[in-house]
Amino acid sequence: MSLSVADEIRSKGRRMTVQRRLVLDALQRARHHTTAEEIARQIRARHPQIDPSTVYRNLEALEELGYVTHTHLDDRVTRWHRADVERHGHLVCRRCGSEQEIPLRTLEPLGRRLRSEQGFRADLAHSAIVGICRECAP
Amino acid sequence: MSLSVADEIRSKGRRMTVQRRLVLDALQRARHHTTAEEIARQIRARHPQIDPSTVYRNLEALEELGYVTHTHLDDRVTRWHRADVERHGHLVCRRCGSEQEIPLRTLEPLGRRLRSEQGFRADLAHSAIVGICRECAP
DNA sequence: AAGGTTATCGCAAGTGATCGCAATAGTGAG
DNA sequence: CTCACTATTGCGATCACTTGCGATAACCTT
Repeated sequence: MSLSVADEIRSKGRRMTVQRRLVLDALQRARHHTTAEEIARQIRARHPQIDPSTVYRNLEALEELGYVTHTHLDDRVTRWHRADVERHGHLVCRRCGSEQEIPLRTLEPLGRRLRSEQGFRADLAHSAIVGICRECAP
Repeated sequence: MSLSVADEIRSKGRRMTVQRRLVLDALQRARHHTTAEEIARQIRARHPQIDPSTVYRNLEALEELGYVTHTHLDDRVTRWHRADVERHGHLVCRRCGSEQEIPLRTLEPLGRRLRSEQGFRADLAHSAIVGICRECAP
């Protein structure tokens, strides 16, 4: 399985380096949203010579290649995950910071509307929806 | 008008400083979304001793006080504007970077749904919706 | 197995935004 | 007007990346 990913990558004119493999493996291990910093930390525990910027560049490259995606919650760090995990939306509370996942199905009617009215193909899982959660409501 | 703002601010236990006034004025002049950097640049042209961090902190304070709001367009930049301008949503294309405004009305059905199903009061104007625009669609 | 092309890497420096902290200055009370 | 209180400021450091660049090493060809 891992072998075929390497071949796919090569067939697109990119290269399979040990650094890229390590980033891919770290994403595989992390079941959900991780941060670039966390991935870098894990990799550098065993391979201290690998630079954080290499991790950032690989995440970007792997995203271009279609293996990973990123999401923005409401803080300033980017969350990364494998592209094949089930996509879902996020609600984050601006008061208490709590976050909850919601099925993409809930967001689909809006997606269809933007598609038909504006010709815009929205990626509604890309950014969290911020607001006030039930517990924090006045 | 500015005078009463100062009094309002004071009545909430905050202070009206020259720095705060300058940020307020800059937002008044900018009719639409500006960036903190642009505001800082304008202010520092005349008052070089005012630190950019002061501008950032004042935007935050003025947001807490209800005079300004911010919106996230693409992944990284924050746009600031007076709280009394008409709110609207944004669609931004991840391919070409184009952005278009859409009436909040379009997003309202989703807002109502999140409210009734999750008790979540979404601020759908806060983050742009990213996706692929009509022109860039494959 | 060797060689050439060039994607990728490590390092150092840069960017926009945020934070900790001591010094400063609005503000209400007297 | 003076004073004490504390919100706010400027500065330096830090965060979360991003970028430029020369060196390295995948990869394809022969």
